This record gives sequence, C-alpha cells and structure tokens, in this order.
Amino acid sequence: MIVKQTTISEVAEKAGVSTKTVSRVINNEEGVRESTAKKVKKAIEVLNYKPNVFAQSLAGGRTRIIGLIYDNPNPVYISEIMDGVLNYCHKMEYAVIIHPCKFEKRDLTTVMQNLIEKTRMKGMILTPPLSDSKELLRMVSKTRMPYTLISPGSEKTRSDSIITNDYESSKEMVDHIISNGHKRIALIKGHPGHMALKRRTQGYLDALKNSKIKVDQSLIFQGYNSFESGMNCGKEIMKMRKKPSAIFAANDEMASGVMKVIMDSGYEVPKDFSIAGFDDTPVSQMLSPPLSTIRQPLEKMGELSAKKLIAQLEGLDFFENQKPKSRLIIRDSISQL
Amino acid sequence: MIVKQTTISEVAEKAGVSTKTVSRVINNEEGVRESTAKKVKKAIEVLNYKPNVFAQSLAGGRTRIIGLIYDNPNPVYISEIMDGVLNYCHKMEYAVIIHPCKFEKRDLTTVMQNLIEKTRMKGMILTPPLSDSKELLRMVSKTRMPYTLISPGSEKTRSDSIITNDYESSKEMVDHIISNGHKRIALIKGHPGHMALKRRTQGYLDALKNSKIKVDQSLIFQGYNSFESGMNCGKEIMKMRKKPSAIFAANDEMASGVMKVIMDSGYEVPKDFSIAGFDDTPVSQMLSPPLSTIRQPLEKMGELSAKKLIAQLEGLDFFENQKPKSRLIIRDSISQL
DNA sequence: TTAAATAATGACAGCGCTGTCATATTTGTA
DNA sequence: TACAAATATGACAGCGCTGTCATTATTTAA
Repeated sequence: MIVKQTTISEVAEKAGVSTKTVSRVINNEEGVRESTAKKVKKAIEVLNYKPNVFAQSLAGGRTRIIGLIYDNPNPVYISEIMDGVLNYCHKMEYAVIIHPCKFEKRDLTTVMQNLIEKTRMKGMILTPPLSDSKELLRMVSKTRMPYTLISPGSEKTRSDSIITNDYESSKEMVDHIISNGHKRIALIKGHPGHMALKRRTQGYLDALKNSKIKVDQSLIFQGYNSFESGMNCGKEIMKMRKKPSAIFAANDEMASGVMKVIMDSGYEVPKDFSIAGFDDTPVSQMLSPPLSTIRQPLEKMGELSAKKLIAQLEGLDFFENQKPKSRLIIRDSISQL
Repeated sequence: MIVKQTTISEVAEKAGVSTKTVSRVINNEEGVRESTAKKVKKAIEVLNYKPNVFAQSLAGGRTRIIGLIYDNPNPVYISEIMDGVLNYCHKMEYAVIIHPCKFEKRDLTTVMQNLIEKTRMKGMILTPPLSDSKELLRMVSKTRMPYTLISPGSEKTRSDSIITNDYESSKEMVDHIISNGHKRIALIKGHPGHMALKRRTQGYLDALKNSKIKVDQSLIFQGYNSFESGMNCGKEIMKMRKKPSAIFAANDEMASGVMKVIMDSGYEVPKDFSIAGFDDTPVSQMLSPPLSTIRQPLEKMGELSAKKLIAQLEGLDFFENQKPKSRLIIRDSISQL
C-alpha cells in the first residue's frame, strides 16, 4: 500500500471541526449536534476516510479483536460456525483471530496465554471440546477476558454458552425410530472427552425410558467420533447373535462407519438395519440410502456466540433467550418394522 | 485484560539501554553488539515483554497482516488450505484475516477494496475460483499489494501462483483406468467458471489421446461441482444406449452423485461401472465401495502460498521450485475389465 | 599515538487516534 | 435581558513504538 490513507485531521479540516469531534462522530459518542455530525459524516464520505484501527487501539486501549479457538476440527462443523462468527464480526467491524489448536496439544494453556498477550484479543469463542477444558477455562477466567462457549457439556454456566436442543432432538430421533416399530435400538456413543455428545446419549436413554423399553447395555457401544470407530462398532454388532434392528450413532461419521460395515457384510439398509446419525454432514445425503440425521443450526450458533461475546465486551445487554433449534432430517435410512 | 502490559521503555530501563536499541533487537536489525543484544533479550525474557503490535504498526507503518480470501467454499478444501496458511503465519507472527466472500457476491471488488483499506492488510492469498477473477486481480494489482494465487486456471503467472500437478495426476488416473481395460470412459467436467478444473479435463483428453482412444463427445458431461450436478449427469448416463464402462469425475462430490444414481438404478460399482473422483474428500472413503481419487497436498499448498507471500512482503527471495505433488489414491471403485 | 573511518547507541519527533479537561456556545429561567 | 446550567466543541498530551539523525564508542590506518 503505497497509497497514503486519509487521516482524522484531514477530515477535521474539511469539516471545519476539531479532530476530537470527528472522533466523537466515528465512535457514536453523544453530545454532538446533529448538524455538526452531518458535516463530519459528509467529509468522511467525500474523503473516503477509514479510521486507522492501530491508532485507535493504541490511543483508546480498546481493540476490536476476538479469537475463535478450536481443536480436533471436523472441517464442516467448524466452517459453519466460522461463517456465522465471521459474518457477524465483519458487520460489527471486529477482527477475528482464528486459531486451530491441533498443532500444539502439549501445553495448551501456555500457548493460549501467549496468543492472548500477543494478539491483544479482547474476547474468545471456544468450540467443543475446548469449551469443556477446565484447565483452559480456568486460565481464561484468570485473565478476566470474556468468552463464550459453544456447546459445552454442562449447561450450568448458561449465560456464557450457546447451546442447541441436541438432547431433545436426540430423544426425538429415537422416538421416531421407536414409532417405526423398533425395540432393539443400539447406540454408538461419542468420544468420552466430548461432553456435548453426552447429551445425545441422554436423549437416547430417556426416549427408551419414556417408551418403557428396557435399556440393554449390550446395545450401547463406545465410539470415538470417527468413521473408523463407527466401523469398529459396526463389526461388533455384526458379531452379535441377537442383533439390534436399528442403530443411532452420535454423529454421521460413525453412522457412516457402521453403515459401511453393514453393507459390506451383505445386509441392506434400511431393510435389515435402520440407521440414524447426527450432524447432517454432507456425507449423509450422499450415502445410499441417504441418512436420517439431525441438523444443528451451526451458523446461527456461531453468530450468536459472537453476538453474545461482543455484547459483553461493549457492556451491552444480551437477551435472545431462545436457543437455536436443531431439527430432524428424515431421509431413507429408517424402515417401518 | 486489566493487566498492564510491559512496554519497551521498561525493557530498556531494565537492560540499561535506550528504547531504540531494544527496538533494534526486537526487529533483528543489524548493528547491535552481541553483548548488548544479550542483555536486552534477557530483560525481554525476564519481563515477559511482548511488543505491542498496534504501536509497531502505527509507528513503523509495517503491519504483519495478510488476508485469506475464498469463495464458494468446499469446507474441507478450505480448511486444509487454511491449516497450512495459519500454521505458517502463526510461526512468522503474521495475523491472518479470513474472509469468505459468499455473502457479498454483488460488488466483490468494492467490498474487497474496503476490506483492504479497513484492515490494512499487506498481502493476500486468493483461492479458486477467486484466483481467476480478472476483475479482482486487476483491482488488487492496482493497489500494488502483493498476492499469491492458489491453483489459478492459467499457469502463466507462475511466480505468484501455487499449483499442483493436477493435470498430470488426472492423466495418470485416466491412464490407470485405461490400463484396467476400459475404453469407453466418461468425463464429468467441473464448473466452467473454475478454471483450475479445466486442467483435469485436459488430463483426461491427453490420456485418451496417448492411448489412441478417440474422444467421444457424447461421453463428456458438464457438471457443476455439486453432488446434485453429478446425479444429473449420472441420470443422463443411465439413459444412454451405449453406456461407458468407467466414469471420471472432476471432483468427489460429482463422483458421489453419479455413483448414487448408478446404485439407485440397480447397477453395481465397480462391477457395472468404474468410477474415479478427485480431491479425496472424507466422503470418498465412506462410500461403498470407497472411491479411487486424487489427493492434493492442500495443507502444503496453503503453507507455500503463505511462505511465498511473506517472502515477497519482506523482500526475500523465494526459491522452492518444485510443485507440491498430488497423488492417486486407489481404492475399490475401479474394476479390471 | 592520533586522526579518520566505522560501528554502536541514543534523543527525539511523530505515526493517528482518544482521554481529559478547559473553553465556548446554547438553552432555560427568573 | 441577564445569568446559571447544560450542552457542544476544542486543545493538548500521550498511547508504545520506529525512523531519522546526532552523538558516542570502537576500530583502523598512518
């Protein structure tokens, strides 16, 4: 950029006011006469003036920078969240530092601390499973920096968290399976470190309970979120004498895994086994048959997390109590028994 | 952050030198005695001093900020590129402004111009199909801002582009199909606006030519990169009297689409039709059968693009002439005829 | 040993903005 | 109309750093 940028004093001169007044207009401070503001705005417009964020930060101490931190990213998940965050922040003229942690598991808190100090970020959005890292949260709290959590495992700290009704929708999905006549429904649980996925387990459990179906522990399998782990669970299921007629996996990846094993074993979906997943990743509709699953409003959640955070930073109130809703996407992987 | 950050003058005092000398040490300027530098570094260490980037930018005019701009994102593609870019930039202490354009197709250049001016970014990485937008490139050139292009359609401007051998590997893939005895090989072309995918078409064409197989225009279908468009092409293929025995799609999305149609039509893959894709997206291994495809070294490409850009910004030379290589991933979707 | 050349360091202004506080202007009140 | 109160505006320092250029220390050459 060889081009010289217009400065606040040029605007001030053009508008015939002091720089401070221009500053006031830029920052929407009160106490500026309507007519003056108009003059200033005009000058800003004419000169195509853009405040220098570095000078603003230096002088005012306020920096409009927040961090979006994630780990173990499912690219699709992250990119939707990111879209929501970036779009909102862009509108609000906030910069977003995006930081995947996968490179530096070792001493996460130290690295984060450095990141915070270096970038001077003023707030932080944490995605799962980071949103459950006690250690990290403790460190962040210590800096007194505001943060919002996306889908943390516990709902205790409601005020700084964005959650969806994944418990309810899991339950709804299992209800739907049950209403199709299934009684022996297997569950592929998510990674034990991902607290958020535990709610999905709970949804499964409660749906069975409501329908007076006894929970059979031999039908519950521990997955680890990956396609592979889904395959492993699928293989175990194939080995059972008394197999389930339906399988609910805590994410699409794992659902795809068991589905693959089922088909490779010569069975058909949904004829021999019904399957449901969670997340509505692009795979789910590409499979044959396409997978019934649950779609979380990820982009919305990203947006809300940014909104909540920025509201906090600017000392504003943040209402909007309704949680963004997940919804069932029923496709062809569940049969009527 | 209520915590006061240490400033350069505190470091200077502690080290018993002037702030300017500390500044020199921070910026690796020459002309500082070894012993002095050591003292200063020690003080920096002890005080845990982190230079204030805003002050640096304001005073020096240099800002270590680059933009990563993308459009029409395949999340998986972008996230791998991003990993490479972010990781390298983080190491080099550069900040990255990530900007998806999907929200503002309208007047892209105006929006980008504003973005550049507001954020004061000093360089730009453009992913396809943006890397082919003549209009955008013209605007960026006008600002004299350095940029690097990922996978642009034309290889003319080699020096500012990061490309992989996708032409060669497409050819290789088609060769592989041919070597399995296939003669009637269909092609699903990529979106006509994506110049990069044209190289894949060329690879197909040249492979046929090399093997003296006449190009049959009725076997070439126009896809638009999406799963849906793949399905549409698949449907057309299913309607043909004289069907191909193999199908090469310019990306996995479309390959999945035709595969789905094939299977829904009661045929089997690879028994009745062989299929190959491009990109090695996660889907490709989840399908049954898993898809033979081509993997681009996206993360590496991201890294290189950042490296090249930053080298340019710092006035360094950038060698490393070898292009990062794509490679065939042969799975089970191609049969021996 | 001394002067000239070179290398290392420092003083200080100023980058573009905002905070503080003083000053000017307008409004309301008697 | 005069004066206090309220409102609007401005002067100026200083945020933390780097660029410029002057100054001081060290080395080299004679």
